[in-house]
Order: sequence, then C-alpha cells, then structure tokens
Amino acid sequence: MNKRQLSAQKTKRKLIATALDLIKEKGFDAINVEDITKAAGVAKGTFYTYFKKKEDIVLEISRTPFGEIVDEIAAMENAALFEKLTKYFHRFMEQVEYCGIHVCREWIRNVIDPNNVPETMDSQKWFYDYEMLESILKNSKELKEDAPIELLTHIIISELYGMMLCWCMSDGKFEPLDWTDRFCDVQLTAIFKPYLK
Amino acid sequence: MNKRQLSAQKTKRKLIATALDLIKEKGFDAINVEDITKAAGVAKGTFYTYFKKKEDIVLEISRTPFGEIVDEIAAMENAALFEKLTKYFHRFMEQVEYCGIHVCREWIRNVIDPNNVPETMDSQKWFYDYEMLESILKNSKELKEDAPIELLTHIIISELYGMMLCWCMSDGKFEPLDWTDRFCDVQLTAIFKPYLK
DNA sequence: AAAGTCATTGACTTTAAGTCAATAAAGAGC
DNA sequence: GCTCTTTATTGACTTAAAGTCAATGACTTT
Repeated sequence: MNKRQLSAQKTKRKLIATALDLIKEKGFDAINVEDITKAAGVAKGTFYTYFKKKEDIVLEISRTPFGEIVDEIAAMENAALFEKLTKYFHRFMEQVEYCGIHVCREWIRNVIDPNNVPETMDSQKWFYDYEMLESILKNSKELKEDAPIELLTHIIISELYGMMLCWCMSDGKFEPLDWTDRFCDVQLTAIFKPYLK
Repeated sequence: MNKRQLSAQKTKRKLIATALDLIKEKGFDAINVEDITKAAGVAKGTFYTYFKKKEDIVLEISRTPFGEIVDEIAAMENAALFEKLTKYFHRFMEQVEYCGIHVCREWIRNVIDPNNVPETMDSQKWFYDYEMLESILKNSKELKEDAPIELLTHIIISELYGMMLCWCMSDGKFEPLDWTDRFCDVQLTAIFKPYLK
C-alpha cells in the first residue's frame, strides 16, 4: 500500500470513527454531513469520495462490529450447532450494546431495505448474516435431512433483529444480554427440537 | 359535527388514503409532500394543518389497521390466553400483508424511536401494543403469580416485530401467515410453558 | 348582518444533501 | 531530476424538498 492509499484509508477510518462518536451521542438525524467532516478535520466534499449517500456511513460503521461476528462464528467450524448459535446471539447483543441505541436504530432503518446496499460494500448487507447462518444449518450433521433450512434461517434472523428492534423501541429499557441467555435456553431448543436427529 | 368539521375530516381522510396508495406503490422516500397533496387535490400547506411532519402520516396510516387489532383482541375478554395471542399474531401478520412492504418499512422506521410520537395521536405509539399485551398477561388466570410479565410482553412484541422486520429485509420473500401459524404452534408454547399453572 | 373562527392556499424561507471544477500532492515513465 | 498523469481534497455552488406564514374567504356564532 503506497502513501496515497494509506492516507485515503486513514481519512476514511477517521470519518467512520468520528461518525460513530457523533451518532452515538446525538443520533443520525440530529447531525449533518458537515458536522461529521468538520469534526474529522476534512471538507464536506471528502465525505462523498468515500460514501455515496449520507446513510451509507451507517452501514460501514455497523459492518465492522457485526461483520466480525460472522468471521468469529465461521471460525468455530467443528463446534456443535447450539454452541455456534448461542455464541452468535450473545456476540450480536454484545455489539448491540456497544453500538448504542442510535446506531442500532439507523442500522435497522437501513438493512430493512435490500435496495439500500451501497455497491462499495463487498458483502451484501444482512445477507452476510443470512448466508452464514444458512450454511451453518446446511452443514450441520445434527439436523435431519428434511429440516426446512430456509425457514429456520429466517426464524433465527427474525429473533436476532426482533430483540434489537424491541430494545430500540423500548428506548433501551432492558439488558440485551439477559434476554439472550433466556432465549437461547428456552426458545432455541423449541425451534430446533422437531428437526434434530 | 358541523359542516366545517366534516369537511376537515374528509380532507384528512383523503390525505391518509392518498398517501397509503402512493407509499404502497412507490415507497415513502420516493414521494414528497406535494405528490401527496396534488394527488389528494389540495395545496401543500394543507398537509401541515393535519400533520406536523411528513413522517407523521405514516403513523396515522398504520394506526388504523394495527389499532383495530388492539380493539378486536380487547373485545375477546373471556377467551383463553393462547387463543388471544394466536389471534393477535394472525391478525397482525394479515395487516402486514395488507399494508405492503413499503408501509411496513416506514412503520418500523418510525416506531423504532419513541421520541417520534406525534402529540396528535391519542395513543402512544407501540405502547398500545405493549400496554394491551401487558394487561392481557397480567389478568390471565392461566399464568403463575410470579410470571415475569414485563419480560414476556417484550418477548411477544419482539416476535411480532421481528417477523415483520424479517419480512421487509427479505423483500417479502415468504408468506407471513405460514410463519405465524408455525410460530404459534411451536414457540409460543415454549415461551409460556415455564409459567403456566 | 357583523364579528369571529378556522381550513385553505401557494409563494416564500430554510436547511441540508449532493455536485463539480479547480487545486495540490503523490506516483509513473523517461 | 523533470514531465505527465492520477487522484484525494476543497468549498462554493446547485438542487430538492421540508416546513412556514400572511392573506383569503367560507362557515359559525351572537
């Protein structure tokens, strides 16, 4: 990586980090592009070198923490199905807490519409959750042959994002991690029971 | 109701109905306030007599179908707990299908933030779901005394909105009602099992 | 019928997203 | 080392649309 690319990377990272701080503090709608660029020490136009739309930065902000999880789970290759899923839920809600309510709200507002994917992102939106989960379920030797993989994947996604959404709706009134623990004990078992060998 | 009030009501209803059609067809971000008012045959300013912000009309659009459910369930006073909840999920997802993906997306985008409630709305946002559900659970004679009502209410909300969200994320790829049926059979039982008398 | 109320209007203000031609600094070729 | 090209950066500018408001006149009240 040469000097130019390094400096570009630095600028982009600075913008993402600054935006994260500002959104955490004030919320996405309460700040404008110039607030971000000023705080990052660059001009407004620079923002648009790295992001096509104002919203696109939210996906980049959240991609890092949520993308990490996907990698972590993918690395647990030989673990049992429930171990993977429990870990997944736990890490997901950890990131929800870390990102804070404003960022989570914007994350949901964006992923809710598949047409919002910026082409600059190598992975396609929520589908990196979807695809990873689907492949975990597909390759699991614990599930029966006729298990409805697609439906089960949708259910898991729905549970994850449902918790996140409910947490946002309630303005952060409960502990995400307590909920996750309870969920993994009770509901996860119920969901998979009919399809375990 | 006198002539003036009648005509005002008519204008407001016309705006809501027109907005529903336009949003269903094109999505909320793709239309502007003038598109709505022109299609409704009034001037732009009139919109702001009835709604403080552009977004506020989404809550009014969705309040009708989703508010109706709350009334319906409230009317089932003597029914069993599971009967009420099953009905609730079923009707909710029916409305999700009726409203269409664009309206559902905006509904989520709005209810996700409790600070968005327009004061003009008599009921407070998602809490008319929340409060009704909580009172159903509280007054049920089928649940143990020590059942964690608040947590259970959050779980139900999370399940409902999780399905809706997942449906939006997947761009309407599955049948909401099939999912609901399955959910009520399997998961609902698991969630409540530890707390049934 | 005079006075008051209030829905309606559309031109106007305001805000902020997004553009773009000019600049300067880095890299490539000789 | 010198020239030419590439590309990150800049901020003044354009554009789009949300939201305001004083004027109007139809309806209501007394």
